[in-house]
Amino acid sequence: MDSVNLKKLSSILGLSVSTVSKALRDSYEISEETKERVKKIAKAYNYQPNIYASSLRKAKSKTIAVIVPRIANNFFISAIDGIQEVAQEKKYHVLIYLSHESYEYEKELVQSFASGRVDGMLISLTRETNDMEHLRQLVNNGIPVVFFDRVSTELDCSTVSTNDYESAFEATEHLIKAGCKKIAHCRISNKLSIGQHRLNGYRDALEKHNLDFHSKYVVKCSDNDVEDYKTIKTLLKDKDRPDGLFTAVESYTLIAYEVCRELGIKIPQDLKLITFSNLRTAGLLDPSLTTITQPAFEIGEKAAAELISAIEKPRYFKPENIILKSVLSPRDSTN
Amino acid sequence: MDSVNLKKLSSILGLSVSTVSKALRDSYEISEETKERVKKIAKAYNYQPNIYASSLRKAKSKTIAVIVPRIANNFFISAIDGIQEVAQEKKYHVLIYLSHESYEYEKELVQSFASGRVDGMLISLTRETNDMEHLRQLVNNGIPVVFFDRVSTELDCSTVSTNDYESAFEATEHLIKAGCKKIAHCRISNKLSIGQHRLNGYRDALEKHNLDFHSKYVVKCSDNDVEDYKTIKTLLKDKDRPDGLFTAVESYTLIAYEVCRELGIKIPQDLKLITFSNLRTAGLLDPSLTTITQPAFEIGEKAAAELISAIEKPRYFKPENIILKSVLSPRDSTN
DNA sequence: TGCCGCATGGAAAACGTTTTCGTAAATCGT
DNA sequence: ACGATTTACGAAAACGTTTTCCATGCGGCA
Repeated sequence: MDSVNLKKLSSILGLSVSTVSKALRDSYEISEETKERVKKIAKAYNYQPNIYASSLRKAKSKTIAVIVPRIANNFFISAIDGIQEVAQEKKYHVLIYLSHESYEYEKELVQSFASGRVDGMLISLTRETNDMEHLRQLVNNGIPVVFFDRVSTELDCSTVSTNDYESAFEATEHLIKAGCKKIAHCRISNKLSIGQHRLNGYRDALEKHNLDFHSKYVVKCSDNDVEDYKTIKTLLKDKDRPDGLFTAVESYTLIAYEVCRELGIKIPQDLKLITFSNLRTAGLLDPSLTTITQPAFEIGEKAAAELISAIEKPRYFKPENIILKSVLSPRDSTN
Repeated sequence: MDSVNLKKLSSILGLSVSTVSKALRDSYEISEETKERVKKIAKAYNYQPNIYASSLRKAKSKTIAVIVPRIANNFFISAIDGIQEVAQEKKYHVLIYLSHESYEYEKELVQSFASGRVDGMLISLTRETNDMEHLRQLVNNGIPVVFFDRVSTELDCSTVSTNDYESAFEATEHLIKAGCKKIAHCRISNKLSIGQHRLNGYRDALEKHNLDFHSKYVVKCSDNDVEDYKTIKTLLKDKDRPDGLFTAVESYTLIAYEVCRELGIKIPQDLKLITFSNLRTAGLLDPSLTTITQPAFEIGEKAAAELISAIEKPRYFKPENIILKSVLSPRDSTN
C-alpha cells in the first residue's frame, strides 16, 4: 500500500532526495555518519527502490531475456538452470519466453526488446528461423545477444554449443562398431545448426567405414509427438528395417522405444539405439539407453557469463564461439 | 542505437507527444485519421514503447514473478509450462526465480518485489518456510500472490494444488492390495503442506487396513541426492526390510531404483514401489513405474489464471482453494 | 586578509511515458 | 443567432529515480 520512496525517506530524515539517493549508493559526496543514518532508516522502513524509475533513469535494468523453443525438454531445462545460477550470482533477473518453434513469435519477442526492456538476450533459435534480421536489429540497438545450442554464426555474437559434428560421428561409429550395417538417423530441421552438424557427422562416419548412405534411412522428424510417432513407425516397419538408429534428440528415441514395444522389435538385438539426450533416467530404462550427453548446465552457465560480460564490459568484450564437449555413455541399448 | 521515442515521433508527425501517445493507445479523444497516420509512422519507425517509463507512470508492469524451489524437476517444469501458456496469452511477462529451498533467499526475493517490480507473484514454498510474514507484507502492499503445490492457507490468497491426502491414501492402499505388509514412506519436509498431507494419507490408509504404523518405516528425505541415497540405502538394508515403498516425490524413487540394483533387491518381487511423479519415461523404466501423476500443467495454468484475475479484477476477485486431482497409473513396479 | 580547495549537501533537470486539464474550433439545439 | 455541448488536440504535471551542477562553510596557505 504505502511503500516508502525516496521523498518520504528524505522528509523523515530531514535531508534532500538527492542526498538520500547518494547515501544509499555510497557516494563519496556523503559523510559516513549521514550514510549510516540514512541506511538505518531505509532499512527500518524497508525501503525498496522502484526499479522502473531507476531503470528508466539509468537505462539499465539488470534483466536478461532467455528465449527457448520449449521448456519441457531436459536439455533446455538444465541450460536454464545453469543460466539462473550465474544470473542469480551476478544479481540479474531472468525473463523466460517460449517461442514454441514459431519464427513469427520469436521475431515479435525480439523486436519488443529493442526498447530496452532487457540488457541482453540469450537465445536458442526455432527450427524455422533462417533470417537473422530481427536479431541484427537488436544487436545494432546496443543490446548484446548470445546464442546457445541452436546457434547462428551469421552475427558477430558469442555462441555456446557442443561439438555436434564430432559427437554425431562418434555416435554413428559406436553403432558401426557394435555391428550395425543399416544405420538410420532421425534428424531435426536442417535450418538448425545442430541439425546440419549432426547429420554431417552421421554421414561422414558412414563414409569412413564404407557404409552406403541411404536417404530412406534419414527421416526428418518434427516437434510433434504424434507425427513423429508415425514417421518412426514407418521407418521401423520397413521390410528392410535398419538395425541401428541414431536420433538427433531425446524425444525421438523415447518414441522409438514405444514403437519397438508395439512392433515387438527387441532392443538391442534387433535394433541398437543411441541418441543425444539429457535424460536423468537413461540408465534405468528397459533396456538402459546409450546416450550422448551434452553439458547442458555448463552451456547455460557459459552462455550467461558471456552475455553478462558483453553487457558489463562492452569495450573489451570479444565474441567467441565456445564449444563444450559432449560425452558418450555406452549402455545396453547398443550392446 | 537510436531507438525512436514519442518525442521523435511527435516531431516527425508535427503533433504533440500527448496526441501521439493517445493515438497509439486508441484514445477516443483522437480522430480516426490521426490515429491511422500515427500508427503508420510508428510502425515504419519500428517504435517500441519504453516499458520502464510506462510502467513507472502506470504503476503496472504486465510482469509476474514465479518462485520455485528448483527447476530441474518434472513437476515444476510442467507447471511453469502451464504458467507460460496463460501468461503468454494474456500478454504477461514471466520472471523466474529459484529459491533453492532457502527460506532466507525466498524472503529476500519476495521483499524485493514490494516496490512494484511485478504485478503479482506465483510461489511454491521452500521446505524451510514456516513464517509467512514476508508474503503477508507483499499482499498488504497490494501485490496479489497465488500459491501452487506447496501452499499455505495462512494468508487470504488463492491456492492451487492436488488432492495430496486422497492420492497418498490411494497409493498406500494400492500397495496394500498388491499384498504389501510392511510399507515404508519416504516423506518430504513436514513444514510443507504436501509433506503433511501425504504422510497423513499414508498413515490413515495403514490404519484403515489394520496395519501398524512403524516410525522406522517413515524416513525423512532431503533435497540432496547423496544424503537421500544413504537414507534410502539404510532403509532397504534393514533386516526387517519393507516390502512396499511409497515416496512423496519422484527423485526418491529414482534413487530407490538405483539402491535396489546395487543391493540386488528385485522390484516388484521383493519391493513394490509407487511414487508421486511426472516422469515422462515412467512406462519405459525397468520395471515400469507405478505413479501418481499430478496435473502439473493444469496446476500451472490454473494458478496463473487466478493470479491474473486477482491482478486485473481486484474488486471482484475472491480467493479460492483449488484442488486438481492426480491420477494413479498402475505399472509393473507394483505388480 | 584574501584566496583556493575540499567536504558535504541541495536544487533541479532528466529519463519516456501517461494522464489531467485546458482550449479552440466545430456542431448542435432551440 | 446564441449559448451549450462535442470534438480534437496540446501543455504540463506526474511517476521515482539518478546525476549534474551549484552553494555553503571550513581549513590551509601565502
